[in-house]
Amino acid sequence: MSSRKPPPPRVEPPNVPRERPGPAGGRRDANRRRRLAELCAAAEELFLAEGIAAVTVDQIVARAGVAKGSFYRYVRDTEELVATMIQPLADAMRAAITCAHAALESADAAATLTAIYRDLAAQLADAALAHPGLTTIYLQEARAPRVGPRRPICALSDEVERAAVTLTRAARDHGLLRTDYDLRVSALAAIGAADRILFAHLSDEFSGDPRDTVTDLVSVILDGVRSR
Amino acid sequence: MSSRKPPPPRVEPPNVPRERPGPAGGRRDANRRRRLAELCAAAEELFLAEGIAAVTVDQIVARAGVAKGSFYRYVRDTEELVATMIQPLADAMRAAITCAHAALESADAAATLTAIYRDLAAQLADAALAHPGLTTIYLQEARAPRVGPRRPICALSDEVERAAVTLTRAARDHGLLRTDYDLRVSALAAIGAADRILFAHLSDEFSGDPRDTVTDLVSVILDGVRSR
DNA sequence: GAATAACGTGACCGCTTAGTCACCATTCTA
DNA sequence: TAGAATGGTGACTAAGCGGTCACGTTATTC
Repeated sequence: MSSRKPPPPRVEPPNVPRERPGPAGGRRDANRRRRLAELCAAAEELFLAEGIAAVTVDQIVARAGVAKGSFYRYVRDTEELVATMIQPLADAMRAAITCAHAALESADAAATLTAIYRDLAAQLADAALAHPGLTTIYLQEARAPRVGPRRPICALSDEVERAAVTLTRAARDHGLLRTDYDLRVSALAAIGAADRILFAHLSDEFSGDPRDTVTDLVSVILDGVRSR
Repeated sequence: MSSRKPPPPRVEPPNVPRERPGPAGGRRDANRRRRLAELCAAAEELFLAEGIAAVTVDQIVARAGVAKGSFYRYVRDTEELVATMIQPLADAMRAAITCAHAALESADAAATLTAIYRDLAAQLADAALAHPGLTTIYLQEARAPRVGPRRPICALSDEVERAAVTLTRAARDHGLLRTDYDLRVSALAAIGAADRILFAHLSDEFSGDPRDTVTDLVSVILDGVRSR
């Protein structure tokens, strides 16, 4: 992990009181967000070091410096904490994918498709760089069995992969991708390759700008796919 | 998971008594191997369903139908059980890589390199098909933090990736791979892509022969890499 | 064939874990 | 400004966990 430590993510509290939540920006609202951010930051450090399934609530609250009862005031359990903490990354990924779909709607040349894919890869790399810890956890756990506290990450991964397949199919339907190669294989293979390379950058196996690495990689794979 | 359920793997007991192990093929030897195979089979089922870190010794021995004290007679802890159970897959992967290196030594044409890589991919796919449960667990956990019971899987993944980079570098040194593309990026991206596709086959997201899918994928990536 | 190491066992031990709770403090609503 | 909802707490509860143990059985060694 690079030495740059980003600020705790701005997460949306999943459980806000119904009757007297206090005004937006009020003391209660601010305290609630701060506490939740502290819990998320503590959980992130521990999940990176040990893996989600091995981290206990006691470890999280000790690292965050809050009482155990507070943990359960803000989240139902560890799974809900995971769902909460990955929201910023999930939002950024969804934004990148939405952007790519929009660009595809108005694309009209095969060369433009390459640019769209490269831009998508760059935006996903930017999302990763904005949330290096979360992305590392995401990449570590995305293929886990879909049970327990890792489930929100697996669900996000499933969603991203479905979107990638949908995007690739739309490209073919627009006549921008002419290949006999299986669309799902190419979409999932590209994700698998990009994920591994991103993971290498985030764990300092590689140096340099990951944006460059993953956009070049996407071109390489697209060229290979087109040659079929 | 396909309905075909392979027999329990033949694993080598990690802890054999020193003084009176009994003769090879004797009652004790046979019982020891059978018990260990039962523990491995039970663990595999549970690891697939819940993930390694969430499975307890009590669950494993209950599923295997052996007493808890027996568990500790045959393995030190869950980590050693994981190391033991993945040996057949590890051996098969090492054999495939060794084969590819040997083939590379006597290769003399760029087209032969494609054949070597395809053959390697096919052999790794065969290894996966011979051990579908183990491979699925491997693919689920290979990027986990390198602590705790998942460590043997992470170590195997690191070894396989180093070997892939070494193989790619040897190909370039033999003049069989001419590209300006970063060798490590191409090696790890190919593994990342192949792993995702293999995972799709093993979890029945894809039908058809995974050998065909991954060998074609390797060609696609190699073609893309060479075009740089 | 007697002796010895290895095996099989499941209760047990000490500790850990998720989640709750009752009480006091704080914030905000009417 | 009084009252009510919300927050903060850490001891507590009930259950679970890793790992051990002492004893009887079995297999093998000399």
